[in-house]
Order: sequence, then C-alpha cells, then structure tokens
Amino acid sequence: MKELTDKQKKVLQFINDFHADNAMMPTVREIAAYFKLSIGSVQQHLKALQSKGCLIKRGSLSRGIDLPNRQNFSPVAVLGTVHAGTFLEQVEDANDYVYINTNVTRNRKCFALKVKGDSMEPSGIVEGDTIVVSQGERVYNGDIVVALVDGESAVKMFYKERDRIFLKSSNPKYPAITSDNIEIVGKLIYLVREYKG
Amino acid sequence: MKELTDKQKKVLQFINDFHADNAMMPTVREIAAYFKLSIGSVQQHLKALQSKGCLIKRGSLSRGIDLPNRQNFSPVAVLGTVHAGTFLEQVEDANDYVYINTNVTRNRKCFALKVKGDSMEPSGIVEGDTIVVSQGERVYNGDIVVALVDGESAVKMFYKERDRIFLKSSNPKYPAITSDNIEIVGKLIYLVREYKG
DNA sequence: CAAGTTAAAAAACATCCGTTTGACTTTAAT
DNA sequence: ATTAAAGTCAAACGGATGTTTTTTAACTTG
Repeated sequence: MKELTDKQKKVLQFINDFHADNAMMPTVREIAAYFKLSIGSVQQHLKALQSKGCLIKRGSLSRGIDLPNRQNFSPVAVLGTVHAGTFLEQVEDANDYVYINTNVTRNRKCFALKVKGDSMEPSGIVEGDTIVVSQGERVYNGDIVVALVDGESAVKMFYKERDRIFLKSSNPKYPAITSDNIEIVGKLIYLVREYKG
Repeated sequence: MKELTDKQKKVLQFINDFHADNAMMPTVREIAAYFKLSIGSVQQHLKALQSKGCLIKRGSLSRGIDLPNRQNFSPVAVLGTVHAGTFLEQVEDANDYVYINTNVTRNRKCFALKVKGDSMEPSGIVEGDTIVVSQGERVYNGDIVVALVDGESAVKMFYKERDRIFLKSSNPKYPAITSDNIEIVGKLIYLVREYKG
C-alpha cells in the first residue's frame, strides 16, 4: 500500500468517521462540502485512494464506496442461562442479543449463554459472563464445551478416553462427570464480560 | 410498537440483512427489485414501518433510512501488555484494535490492554484476555483498576483505607501492594476473550 | 528549464433516487 | 353488500448523485 498524501489521509479519515457516525458512506458532494472543495477535486482524491487500495468503489451506486477493512458484526442470540456448577438450563425466547465480529463467528452457527456458578472459575469463566458457542464443531481433549448430560446443559472441559467422554470442571471442588448420555452441543469460541457501575 | 404485517416484517428483515452485508441501507428501488414490487408499493411499506416506529427516515437523502436500534462499534486501541502477576508494561504502537459497542464505551476515553499473568485469575481475568479500560474515572473500593505503581502498570483490585491506597490481587499467592506513588489510570469496563483452534 | 505530480475549479451530462399521485385488486371485517 | 385496510402498479417530477472534460496553478524533480 503506497503512501498517502496529507489531504488523502484527511479525506479517508473523514469517510471513516462519517460512516461510524451515520452508518452510511458520504456522497461525493458531502465530502466536497466538508472540505469546501469542488466535486471534481474530491473525485480525484477518491480515485487516488482507490488506486492505492485504501478505498473500494462499487459501481456507480450512490454512497457506493467501501473501506477494505471494515469491521462487520452479526447478532448472536442469548438463548438462556447455563449453570456452571451443578446443572441447569433455562432456554428462553431470544430477545437478547450480543453482537460479535464476523471475523470471530466466521459463518458458523452460534448462540450465546449467560453463565451462572463457579465450576469454571479457574479457567476465567465466572458468573455473569456471556459465552458464545459454535455448534456442530469437532472437539478435542481440553476444549471447553457446552454439553447436554441427561437432558441438562453445562459448561465443562471435554476429555475423551477409550471412547468414554468425561466432563471436567476446572474448579477442583466439583467432580468429573461421565455418562452414557452426553451430547456435545458446541464449543466455546468467545467470551465477553461487562463491568457495570 | 404496533404489530407488523407479514410483508412489513419481511421488508424490515431485508433492510436489516442488506445493511449488515453492505454497510449501507438499500434504496427504495433496490428493495422493490428484491421483492419484485413497484416503487410506490415499497414506499407504502416504508411509510407503514416508519409510523410504527420500526424505521427512521433522514430527510430525502439517498439511502437515508435508519434502524432505531442499530448497533454501533468504535475502535479501541490495544496499547500494550499489562502483567497481572508482578509488574510490567510495554506500550507499543497502536496497530491493534478491538471494536466495542458504543453502548459500552458511552463516549468515555478508553484503551485496551492484553493481560499476562495469573494474579487476577480468581476474578476471571486470565492470560491472553483483552481488557478495556476507561480513563479518568472515579473508582470505589472493590473496583478492578489499571494503576501505575512507581512507573509500572498492573491490574488490581482497588481499596482505600484512611487515605492510603491498597492494590490487591484476587489470587492469594500475591501480596497486596501499597505505595506513596500510585496513580489510578482507569477502571475496567469490559473484557473479551477469544478461544482459538 | 521541462516534465510530472498534486491540487483545484466550473460546467455539463446522464442516471439514480426519493416523492407523489391516481387507479386497481384482494382480503377481511361489519 | 358495504366498508376499510393492505397491497399493488405505472407514470411522472425534481432534486440528488456519480461521471467526465477542460482549464489553471503550485510544487517538486531531473
């Protein structure tokens, strides 16, 4: 990516800010008005930015410019609460969403859960955390998973030994679980925590 | 918010998806093309959605519709690493960013740090986590803060007793810190963790 | 000095786009 | 049967928007 001139940097910055504020790209004339420039001058700047790879044009659409590394977020439904100590599940209606960068979700089928309990505290998963789970994923020993054991869900570490699945808490005060009726729902891919107050 | 008709729901959904994919709102004609409708019909749907509070129009701008609960994200620079065991700071150039919902940052001045060490593990803060810190904030006993102690930074719990500041690790194997030279940089407001592999 | 780059302006053109109007059909409720 | 609401269409108007061309000027660089 070539060097940008000062003016080009400013124009690019304006486009960035404008999009962050208004959720749409500015028109050529809106850029011109901000910098008190003519339309043609702005067109030249845009062309320069485009040839340097800092800007993408999508045909002749209105507001049809785009930024190469634009961040994209998609809603992931918070389906309920998962108890990380003993077992508990409360699947509610999905009225709550957490927005995750698509670089993280990568088109995988995901959902989110609120954590209760302390069985995974040594792994840094504490009450109130929101965890994002990717469904139908291959899991390996040591992965943190959400599993259904005899119909109830839990967050645990996954281990498989001689075709037998063990679900371990990282908190040593809880024993490992094993059962003939374990279904792995998905694998932890993300965690967010908000400190309020 | 009144009930939406099936068609109105579909139109709203399309607008939502279109914006997520293209970072811009569709034009009336683009909506019409998708649903194989006339322009006027779409206008009517938009008017209905607007009167029901599910859509906002910004004057007569091209692509000038907006969604009431649109999520907005702003970049927060990851300035370096903070050691949560002993002390350590490496402020690098800000080439790394984490994108945080503006509902969380709320116009506050923020930066982010990568965590190393285990001194805050019982509080759910482990190595590799990215923490978001709000600067210049009033802090209270028990808040988790980033502080400068004799010029080096740390993540600790804040306590003040008789005008003396104590910085405690939640991991009991580290002693509490106190010094005449403690500067509170900011308060933890958010934490994200990505599980890779 | 000559040549190339960057910056800028004005004007004109074609299209894109939001808006409005009037008329028609279907469906559901009264 | 009547009424109302939702849904549809076609057409046209005016302003917004992207595009292109030509001209001018300042600043570097060889």
